Parts: sequence; structure tokens; C-alpha cells
Amino acid sequence: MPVHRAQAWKYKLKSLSLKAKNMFERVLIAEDQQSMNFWMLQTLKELEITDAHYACYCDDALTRIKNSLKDGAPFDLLITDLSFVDDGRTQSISNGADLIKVVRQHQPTIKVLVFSSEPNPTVVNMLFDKLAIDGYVHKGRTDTIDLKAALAAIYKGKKFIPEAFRVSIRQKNAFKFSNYDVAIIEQIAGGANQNKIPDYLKQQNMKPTSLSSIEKRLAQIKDELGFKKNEQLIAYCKDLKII
Amino acid sequence: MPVHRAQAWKYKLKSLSLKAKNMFERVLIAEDQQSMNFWMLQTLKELEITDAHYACYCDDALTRIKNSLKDGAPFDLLITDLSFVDDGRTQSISNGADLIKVVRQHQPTIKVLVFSSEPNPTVVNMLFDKLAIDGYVHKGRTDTIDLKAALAAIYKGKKFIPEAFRVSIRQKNAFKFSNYDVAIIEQIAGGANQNKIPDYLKQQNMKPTSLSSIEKRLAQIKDELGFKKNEQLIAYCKDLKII
DNA sequence: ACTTATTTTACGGGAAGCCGTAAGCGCATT
DNA sequence: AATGCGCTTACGGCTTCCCGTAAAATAAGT
Repeated sequence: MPVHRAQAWKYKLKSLSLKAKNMFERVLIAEDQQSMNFWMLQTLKELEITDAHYACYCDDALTRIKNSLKDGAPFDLLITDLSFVDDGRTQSISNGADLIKVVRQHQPTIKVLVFSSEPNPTVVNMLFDKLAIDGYVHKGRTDTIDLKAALAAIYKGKKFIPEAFRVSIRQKNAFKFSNYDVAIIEQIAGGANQNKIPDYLKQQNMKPTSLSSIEKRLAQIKDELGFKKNEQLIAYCKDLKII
Repeated sequence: MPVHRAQAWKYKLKSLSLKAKNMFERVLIAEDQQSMNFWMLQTLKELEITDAHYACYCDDALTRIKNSLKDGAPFDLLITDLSFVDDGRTQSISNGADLIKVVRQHQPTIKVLVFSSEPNPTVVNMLFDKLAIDGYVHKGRTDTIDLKAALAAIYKGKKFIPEAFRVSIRQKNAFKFSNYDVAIIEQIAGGANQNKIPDYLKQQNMKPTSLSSIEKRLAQIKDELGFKKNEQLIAYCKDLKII
């Protein structure tokens, strides 16, 4: 494939060039807002990152990551949103968190910056904890500055968390929901009677499956969060986008 | 106030100029994402709208609207987001829908374009119904084109709804929640036992207040939406941002 | 003012959920 | 093999919720 060869060659040339770079070279943006993509490309250009590309779908982003590895011209940085609107095109990856997971499997060393309007510190905290992202920039009133600061920080190997979040992350860290918990809660939110859930869990090869265990787990979750009723829990999980 | 005089004069000059304009002249953007504001200003400039301004807070937006009227140089168009992140600065208006309501009280003729990432057709439908907005552009994979199309359409006095929404608005229009309904559902989502709700409703001067009526109303709502359990209803209401 | 219709309330039986106790099971240690 | 520990399951009573029926109250029509 001559195209790939050419790309790899170009990349090597860059790497070998004597001009000391102090910024990322190849950046991939995964973001479904076209306006945001345009603006982002422009901002990167101002930082002399000319080799930036974007994908409007998670699947496309993954493909580009894979191809870039094949071509020997891997991306240095992935900037991704969290939520992608489903517009009918069936996608195997539907959100930014899943995209990060899969991308990491292919290219563990890639730096990841999340750029999203997710305002919930608990969710963001999870990203740093479980996905080891390198930075988070909240789409907001200072995002133009934050983005530049984040790029600089991450390039130097630092993590980037905006001040506003750093505080409240500690405050709010209430409870970790396991997959098991989420499965149960989703069933309830979907209208299932609790006595139907054991069968469902068996089907999903999750355990424990007994009604008693489910009751107990639910009681524990609610107790830890200070809730008394399932409805409260559902509301909470919806707010935190756990379900 | 010399500044205001000058502005008004400038505005009159423009209006009287022989050059036939086919686009808005004075535009106000209410949007809390700085990046989006920058991009929007640029886009408007491409359309030769140079007299565009933005506000990061709803209250600021309202102030500018008021001032523009005082100065005799009113805005032709308000472009606003729906959700504004609360960053601690206390605001009397906290979201786009409320902003539109208040702005309309001061300047009923102003055109309103909502530019948001709200994906729920029911919510958007409400905006056209209750707030009589002139257009809706969804921040998404085609928003750069949509925005320009919307501006052109609205300028010609047409309404603008993207195709993708036009369809599903009809499909999904399921149920209208009254204040009474919302009050009950909020109580449940907050963890209240149903037998505590009568007292609450009396306190709020809402009726009927009997437990039986509440049970009946809940049953009816769930029946119409095809739900069987409260938890399902809570999940639904959270998704639709009814609570 | 009387009847009719609709809404609201009261009540009661059955279903679902909640919660504590105790029995069952697997697993590691000795 | 026996013991102890933790997790899972089974069961029973108690509460809350669900839903139907009927009485009471309110609104509407003549």
C-alpha cells in the first residue's frame, strides 16, 4: 500500500527532524458536534498542530486509530467527547468511555483527553480511576483556555483536572456501582418485578441470583446512599447517568 | 448617554442604507460554552453578520436585551442554548427556556433560535408549542449546515426544524404532565412514601389530596404510558427532564 | 331545587416489596 | 475429617403499594 508507506515515511521524517517540538503532533478528535470539530481543528492549528483529524462516530475513530498503527504513524493524543448522539447509523461503540477502553487495548500508551459537557464530578472521577484518562476539560465558560492548558499539561506527562472539579470530586464520591448492581437497577427501572430478576440474572450468568440476595443488595445500596425507596435510587442513577 | 446615542445612530444608518440586506444584523448569543461562542461569532461573520454578541449567563443575556431596547438598537435574533451550567454565580434565570420567556416579555417580536444538544423531541416540541420559538438546531454532526439553513429560514419568516426531529416529534408525543402530576412524581422520586403525599399536597394547596386520588392518578399515568411500576415512570421522567 | 354526572374520598383484599432470622453451601485452615 | 468463616439461599411476618368497589362530595344541567 503506497499510501501507508508514504504516511509512515512522512511521520519518520517529522520525528527525526531537528526542530524540537513541544506539542503533540498527531491528534485524533472523536466528537459528534461538527461545529466543535471545526473549532477544535482551528485551535489546534493555532498551537501548530496541523496533523489533527476528527471522527464523528466512535467506530470511525477506532478505525482511524487502528489504521494509524498499521501505517506506522500512530496518534499521540485522543481527544474525545463522552456522549454521542445515536442518529440511526448502527455503531458497535456508542460512547466515549467505551471508545477509550477499546482504543487502549490497541494502543495503551496513547494519551487521552476527555472534552465533554458532563458536569457530574462522580462520572469524571470514574474516568480518571477506571480508564486512567490524562485530562478532562469541561465544555464551559472557560473551555478555550482550559483546552490549551490541558494540552500543555498532558504533553508534559501531567494529569489535567480543572480546579472546579478537583474539589467536588472528593466531596461527592459516594458509591461504586458494580455491573451486578447496574444490571439489577436497570431491570427495576425497566419495570421488572423483583421476583423476575433472579431468572434474568441466571440468564446473564451473574450471581448471586436468589431473590433474597437481590433484596439484600438493593437494601445495602440504598442504605449506603441514604435512600429509602427504589424510586429514589432510580432518580439518582439517572442523574448520574449510571443507567 | 452618548454611547447609546451613537449606537442608535449607527443602527439607523444601517437600516436606511440602500444596500439590501438579506440577513439578520444584530444577533445575541446566549451560550455558556466559550468555544461554541467563538465558533458561532466566526460563522456569523462569514454570513456578514458583524454585529453579533454573546453572553455566557442568562442574566447577562437578558440585561443586554433590555439595554439594546433602551438604546434603540434592538437585537433581531436571539440564539440560545437550553442548559447552562451552574458555576456558583447566582442567577435569577438558569436555563434557556426561562430566558426565552422573559425576553419575549420585553421584546415580543424578537426571533428565537434554540441551539442545543437536547436530543429529546418531546422537549423540543414543547419549545415550539409553548414558547413559539422560530427554529431549533441540534448540536450534532450537521450543525454547521443546519445553523446556516436555520438563519436563512428564520430570516424569511419560516420556522426551522431539522428533518430528523420533524418525524419523531409526532411519534413520541405521549403524555402531558400537569403540575399536579409532577408534584406527585417528584415526591416519589425524592423517596416519600405514598401515604405521606396527601399532607404534602395539602401544604401546596393542590387537590385532590386523598391517597386514593393519588393512587388513581399514578395508575392512570402509568397506564397511558404503558408502564407497570413507579420506578419505570421515574426513569422515564428523568430521561425527559420532567423532573 | 332536584336530578344527573363527575370527581373525590374511604375502605378492604390481594400482590409486591422489605427485613430479620436461620439454614445451606463452598472454601480455606488445621 | 472437622472446624470456622463468609456468602448465598429459603422462609415468614410485616409494611407498603395496587386496584376495585362503593359512598360522599362537588359540579353541571334542566
